[in-house]
Amino acid sequence: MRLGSGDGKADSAEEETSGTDSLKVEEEHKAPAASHLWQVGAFERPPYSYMALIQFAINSTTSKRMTLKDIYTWIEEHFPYFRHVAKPGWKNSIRHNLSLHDMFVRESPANNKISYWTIHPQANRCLTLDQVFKAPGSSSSACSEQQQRTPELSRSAQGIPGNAKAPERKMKPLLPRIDSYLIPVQFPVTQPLLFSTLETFSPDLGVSDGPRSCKRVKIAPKVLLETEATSPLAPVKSETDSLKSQTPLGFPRRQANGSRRKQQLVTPRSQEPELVLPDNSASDSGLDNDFSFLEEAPSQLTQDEGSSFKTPVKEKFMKPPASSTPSKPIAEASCLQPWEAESPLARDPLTEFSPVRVSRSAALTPFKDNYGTLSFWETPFKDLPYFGSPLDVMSTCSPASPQTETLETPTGARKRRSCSKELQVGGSSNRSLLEGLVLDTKDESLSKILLDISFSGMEEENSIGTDSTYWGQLFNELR
Amino acid sequence: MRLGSGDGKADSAEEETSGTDSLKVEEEHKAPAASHLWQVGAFERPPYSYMALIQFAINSTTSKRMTLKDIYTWIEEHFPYFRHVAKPGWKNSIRHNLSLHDMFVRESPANNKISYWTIHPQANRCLTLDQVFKAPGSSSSACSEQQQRTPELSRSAQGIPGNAKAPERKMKPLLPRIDSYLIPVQFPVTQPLLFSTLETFSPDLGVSDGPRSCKRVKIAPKVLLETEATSPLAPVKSETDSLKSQTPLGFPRRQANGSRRKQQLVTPRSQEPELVLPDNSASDSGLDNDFSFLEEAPSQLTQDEGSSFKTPVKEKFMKPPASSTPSKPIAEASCLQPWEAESPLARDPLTEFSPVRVSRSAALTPFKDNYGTLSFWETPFKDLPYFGSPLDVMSTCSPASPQTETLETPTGARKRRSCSKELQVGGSSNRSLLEGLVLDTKDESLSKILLDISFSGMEEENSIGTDSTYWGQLFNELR
DNA sequence: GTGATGTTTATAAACACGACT
DNA sequence: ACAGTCGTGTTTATAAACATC
Ligand SMILES: [Mg+2]
Ligand SMILES: [Mg+2]
Repeated sequence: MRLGSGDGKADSAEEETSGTDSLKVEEEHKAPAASHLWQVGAFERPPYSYMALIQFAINSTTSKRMTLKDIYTWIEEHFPYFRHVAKPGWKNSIRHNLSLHDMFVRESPANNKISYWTIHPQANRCLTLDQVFKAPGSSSSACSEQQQRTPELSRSAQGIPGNAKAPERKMKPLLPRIDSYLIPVQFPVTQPLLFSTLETFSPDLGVSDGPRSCKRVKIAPKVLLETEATSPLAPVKSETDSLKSQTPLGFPRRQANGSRRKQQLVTPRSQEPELVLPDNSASDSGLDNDFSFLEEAPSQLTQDEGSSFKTPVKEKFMKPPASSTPSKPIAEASCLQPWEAESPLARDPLTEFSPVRVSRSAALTPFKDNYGTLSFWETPFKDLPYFGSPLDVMSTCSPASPQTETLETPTGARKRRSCSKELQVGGSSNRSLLEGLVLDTKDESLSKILLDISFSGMEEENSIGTDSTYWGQLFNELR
Repeated sequence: MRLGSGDGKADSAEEETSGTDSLKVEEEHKAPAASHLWQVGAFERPPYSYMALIQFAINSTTSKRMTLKDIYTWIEEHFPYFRHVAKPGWKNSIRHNLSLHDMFVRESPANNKISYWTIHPQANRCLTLDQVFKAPGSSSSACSEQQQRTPELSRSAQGIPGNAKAPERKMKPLLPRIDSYLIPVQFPVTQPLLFSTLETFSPDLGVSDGPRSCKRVKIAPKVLLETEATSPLAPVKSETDSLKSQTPLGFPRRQANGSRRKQQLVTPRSQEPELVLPDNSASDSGLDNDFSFLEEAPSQLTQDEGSSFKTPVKEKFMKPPASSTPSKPIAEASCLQPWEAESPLARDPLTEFSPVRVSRSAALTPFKDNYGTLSFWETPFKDLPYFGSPLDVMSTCSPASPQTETLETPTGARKRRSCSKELQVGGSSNRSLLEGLVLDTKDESLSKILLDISFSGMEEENSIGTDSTYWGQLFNELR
C-alpha cells in the first residue's frame, strides 16, 4: 500500500500495517522517475536539516499536507541516504522536528482518522527541493559537500589515534553547517526578478539534468528583522538593531551590542544575499515533480555493524571535561567517517530553512510595555510566541487571498494552504512590495517596506472580522 | 566576585573573568545558610528538569531576573549534584534551555552590558524551589527517588553482562519521568485553600527542617485545555477534547481520538490532582529564602574517570536498530548506575514545569479560519505561537495589575515582572476565579470559568490601548 | 586568541496513547 | 476481554557546531 515499496531493511519495525490510508486519497508523491536529485553522492547525507527536508516533502504536494509515513517515504525516495545509510533513528528525528517546531501543524480531517502534517501558512516559506536543486556539474562555488561518491559507508572501526575513539556513527551527528546551503525563496510566478548581486552565479546552472531547471536561489533565509525602540529593558530577542544600531544616517551598522540574538537575518559575513531565479518556474511545489534517485539498492551496506560500532567513545583522552560546550575530540583528520565529507569550502551565510519569523518591531508597535499588552493573543507561546508584524503576511504565503485555490475539502470549511505560487496579498496591489520584501532583508528598510505595504491595498479597512483579518488587525495596531 | 565560591573543579574553563558584574547590583541569591534542600540524597540529580531549575532560580529573586552566571550559581548552590557530579555539559544544557524555550526572555538594561534572563510574564507559573520542597522525612508516597544517600557516584565500569555495555555515564541521560515530581502552584497569598482530594497527603510534612514550611503541591502542571469546536480541519494541536470527548452529559470522557496532543492537562491516570497548601506561605519567591545544601565538598568525586568511561556502547547486541525510537539496551538490572535510582514507585501524573500554555479554544474564538485571522499578531511563531485565550491571564502572573510592585528600574519604563504573590487579575474581583482555575483543570469547565472571568471585572471595557489591553483584545475577540 | 554567552540542529530516550495483533 | 507490539506524538537531555562579544 505504500508508494515507496517497503525496503524491509533495517526499517522493518517501522513498516506500517494499518490500512487506514488504503484509499490513498492523497495525491502527489508519485515515485520519482529518474532525474536523480542527489545522484552526485547519492547515499550521502543531504546538507539539509530535518526541518528543511520536511518542508520539501510537504510542499511537494498540492494539498500542502502529508502524513508522517508519507514524509518518511518522500525523504527516502529523494535521499537514498535515509533509506540505506541512516540509522532508523532518523525517523525519530523527523517526528521530533515535527513536534518541536510549531511551524509544523498537525491536522485531522473532521472525522479523525489519519492526521496530516501541514506547514503553518505564516511560516511556510514554500521551500521545495527543486528550488535547491543543484546541477550535477556545478561543483563550483557553492555546494561543496556531496563530492565523495558514495563514501565508504561501511563500518569497521578505523582506530583513531586515541584508541577506539570515533566510534563509527552512521548518522552524521550534527549537520555541520554546510557552507553552501541553498536557500530557496519562492516568488509569485509573475516576474522572475533576477537579482544577482555578485557574480557567484554562473548561468550554466541548467546543465543537463532532469526536465527541471536547476534554480539556485541563495538568500538570507529567516526574516528576523530587529526594529526595537529604545525601551530601557526590552527583550533582547527582538531588539538592538534598527533604531539602535541605526546611525543618524539610517544605516544598519552591524549590530550594536545586543548580540547573540536569535535568527540572524543579515548575512553574517560574505556578500549580499545572492538570488538567482531562472525564468523557468517549474517547481516542485505541485504535481509536476518527478525527482528520483539512484535506486540501485546498495544491497547490504545498511545496518550490519559487525562488532565495533556506535557511540563515539571520545574523551578517553579528555581530561575532566572542561568546557561547558562539548566539542568533538578534534577529529584527528586522516580518518574521516563516511559522513565526514570535510570540505572546508569558503564561508557562507550558512543560511537556514527555518520558518519565516519576525520580531515585533517597536517601530511598528509604539511601545506599550512590550509584553502581553499589544495583543494578549499573541503570547500564548510555548516557545517564542511574540512577534507580530506585517512581515508575516508578506514574506510568507498569505492565506488571505480570496480567490486563491482554496483546497476545499468535501466538508467545506477548510483552511487554505497556499504557497507563494498562488500568493496574492490583499488585492494584487501589494505583490511588488512583497517581492521586494523577500529580497530586501535589511532591517529598517524592511520595516519601512512593511509599513508601506500595510497602508496600501487596504484603503477601505472595512473587513476587520472577515477574511482579511490580517490587515484589519494590522490597521488596528498601527492606528 | 562570584557568590558561590568558585570550585575550580571541572568547571575551571567556565569561570568568568570579565568584570562586568563587579558592582553586583543584583540582589538575592544570598548563599543559602544550612537548611539543605536536597540533603536527602544530596549530590543526587534533582528530579527537576532544567526548565524547572531555571525557573526556580529566576523566581527566587525579587527582580525576577538573573544572569546566566547567577543561574549557574544558584543551581549549583541548591543542588550540589551540578557542582560536584554533573559534567560541565550541564551548563550547556542550561543555555540550551534558555534559548530554546521562549518562556525565557533575555533582557538587557538600556545601556546594555549585562543581560538578564527573565521569564515571560504570561508563561511564568512562578515556580519556586520551596514550593516543591520535600521534607527530609517524608519518604512516603510521592518523592520516590533521592533515597540512595549519595549513591556511589564513582566510575569504574561494572561490566554489564553484555560486555562493555552501559558505558558509565555521569549525567543521567534523561530525567526518567520521576513519578513524584512535585508541581507547585502558586496562589494569591490570601486563602491557603487546602484542597486534598486523596489521603496521599500526610500532614507530617513539616518535619524538622529549615525555617520554611514544606509545601507539597501536586497538581496538573500545564494548563492546556482543549476546547476546539468541530471545525472539519482544525489543527490537532488544540482540539479534540472539550466538545468532542464531552459526552452529552458534559463530562470529559478521556480524549476521543485526537490523541497525542501536546501538553496533557488531565492527569494521565491516578486520581485527581492533589493539592496541599499549608497555611504557611513563606515562599522562595522573594528575599526570604535561605536554602542551602551540604556544602561538605565531597573532595574529588567529580570528573575523575580513570579510563573506562563515557558513551554507552549499547547495541553491540542490538541487531540492526529496528525501532525508530531509540531505546535503552534494557538495563540488565543488578548493575544500576549511580543515577539509576530505579524506584518503580506507583504511577503519577508525572507533571511538568512547562510554561503556562493554553490552546485557542474554538469555543472562545468562533472559528474564522483558525489560522492567522483571529490575530495576525499572534502567529509570528518560531514555535507554536498561536494560542490566545484568557487562560493566559489567569493561570499566570498577570502583568496587568496596576499597583503591583512594578520593579521599576532607574530608567523608569520597565516591564513589570510579577509573581503570583502580587498577582491580581483585573481589579481583585477575579481572584477567586483565578484560584478556581488553577485547581479545576478539566477542559470544558475550565473554558467556562474563563468566559466568566473574562466578562467580569471589565465592565467598562474602556481601556483598549492602555494597560488592560489584554482584556480589551479579549472583548474584541469575543464581541 | 580565549572564554563566556547564545542559538540551532542532531540524536537518543522516556513515555503517552491508540490501533492492531 | 487482554496483553504485547507498533506507529505516532510530545518532551527532555546531551552533544555539538557556530556566532558574537
Ligand atoms: Mg509542531
Ligand atoms: Mg528563550
